[in-house]
Amino acid sequence: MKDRLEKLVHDVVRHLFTVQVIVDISRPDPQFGDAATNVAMQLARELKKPPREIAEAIAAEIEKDADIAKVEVAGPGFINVRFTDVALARFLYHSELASLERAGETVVIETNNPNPFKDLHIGHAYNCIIADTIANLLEASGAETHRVSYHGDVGLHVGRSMWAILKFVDGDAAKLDAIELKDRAAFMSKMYVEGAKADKEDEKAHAAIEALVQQSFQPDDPLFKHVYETCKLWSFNYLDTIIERLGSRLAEKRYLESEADTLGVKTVKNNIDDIFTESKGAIIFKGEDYGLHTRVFIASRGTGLYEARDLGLMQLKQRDYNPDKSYIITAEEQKDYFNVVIKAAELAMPALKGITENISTGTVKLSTGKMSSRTGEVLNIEWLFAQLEAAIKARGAEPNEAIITAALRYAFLKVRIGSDVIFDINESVSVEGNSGPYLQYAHARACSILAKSKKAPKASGTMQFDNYERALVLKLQEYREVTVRAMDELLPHYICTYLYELAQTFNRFYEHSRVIDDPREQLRLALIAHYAETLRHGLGLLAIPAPEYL
RNA sequence: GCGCCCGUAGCUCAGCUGGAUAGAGCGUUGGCUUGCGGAGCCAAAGGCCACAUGUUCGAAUCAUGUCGGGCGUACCA
Repeated sequence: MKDRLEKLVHDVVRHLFTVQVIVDISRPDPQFGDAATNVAMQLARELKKPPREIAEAIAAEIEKDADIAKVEVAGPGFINVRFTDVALARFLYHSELASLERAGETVVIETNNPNPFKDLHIGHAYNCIIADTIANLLEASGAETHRVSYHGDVGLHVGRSMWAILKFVDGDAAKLDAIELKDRAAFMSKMYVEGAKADKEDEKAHAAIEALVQQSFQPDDPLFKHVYETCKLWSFNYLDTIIERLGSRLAEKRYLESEADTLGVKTVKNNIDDIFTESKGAIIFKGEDYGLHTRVFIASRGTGLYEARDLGLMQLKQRDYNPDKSYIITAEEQKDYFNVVIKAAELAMPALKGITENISTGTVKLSTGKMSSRTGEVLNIEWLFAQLEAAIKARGAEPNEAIITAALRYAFLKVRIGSDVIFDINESVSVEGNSGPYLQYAHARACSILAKSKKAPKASGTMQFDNYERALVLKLQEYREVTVRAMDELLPHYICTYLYELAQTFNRFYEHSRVIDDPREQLRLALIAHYAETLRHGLGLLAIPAPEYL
């Protein structure tokens, strides 16, 4: 509908004034009409005519179109358009929910990157949900989308954990078998804390941990290797269960820092003097030459750092997928870091220029003062799930996975990516207001009406809409452009905002419109069916479950 | 110091590719209700869109500066 009007106005302007314009069609306040354009004001200067005069001329022409019921010139020169009901009704049949702007592209996206051996916190959940949803948007826009993950399986944190675990095992790896599945995450978390504490406080332990860090790169001790592999697997299995609880999809491939390291270090070493330089025993990239920070890629002790590993990872992705774009979603404090790495990569591997893109997010904070202000407090993910369950119980409902997923995902996704999320647990599970559970309810209610009616939805082409029906149809029509925008900018919050507005529009309609046993039953059922389908599709993009019954 | 991000209603946020009286939710106050899922609907109160200057027919939106907050800035990831 919008596309059609855009083209119509464009053609009319070209015909009347022999100039080209970029036509912008906006959705004005309903009192003005269904669509509006400001082309007359844009053209006023160029044509040296009063904007209203131009608007009148354009209005007179487009009014002839069969789909347009009324055209008005208003204010300084806006052209307000009202479509015919017949044209709007046609939309109910011919709506396309999918869009394929990225057809033919191949993209890779890191959808979850927690390190094994450590526990998961709220920030991991946030990153995982944002990345998963961006992946959905990429996929929905037609891209061949590969979800991958990347994990730190070597380094200091591994040394710390392994020190404590090996101490626990005390030479007998069978001791690990006694730890039940449900206790493993807590066990691992405890071991890390213990190792980290010893590393800082105990000289002897510190030295031992140093050795274990080296071991993590080149495991040659059989006991170390066995325990390491066992616990790493525990971590990944646990991670998978959490990802599923978050409603996200698992990655199809897991990359490890150990494999990226070798390749990355080699790349850096091959480019010493032209791109990288030696300084104080380390190998660095002088980002300052490009207005960026200077960063160390290979430490003076000779081991590759995160920077070098990322260069390796880029090549692994290239080898496996040969993507057009590769997305990495991180918290904003890594933004400058990635600018440096991406610049270095571009110089060292010119073929990869423009492929990797870092999308940076804000951080999650709890709204309840006590918890959020406690500095250094890590909000464990199990704790978070427990809080959500408790909050649902507190409002007198029975918690289930669908509601928990909806509450969490929606709370994270409704805020524009980049700004911080102040997470209010009670608000997120509330069924009143702008929340995931509210939209689930809205969907279930629509399904319930459809199920209850004995008639079939049917929108007749000649039907006239009443005001509430019309407002709903108009809002439904907006869905396509909203999703296109969300996919284009990779910003899921547009969808959240829209779905909530849609539900509000529906409620207004429903409040005033009897459906069952009304003469307009079939038409209204058609609107409701369309509404339910739109909600389901939109929630689907956000990976929020939309059950028919709650 | 330098760089990046942010500052919209009491709180949490949309709006930012410049357009008509700046919108939601929560909270507050008042109304609607024998009805299809009222978890709703209607209404009121609440804003110098941090401040200043500039560009423009037109600025919350763009530019510059100021103030306030966050983050980054060589061997963590």
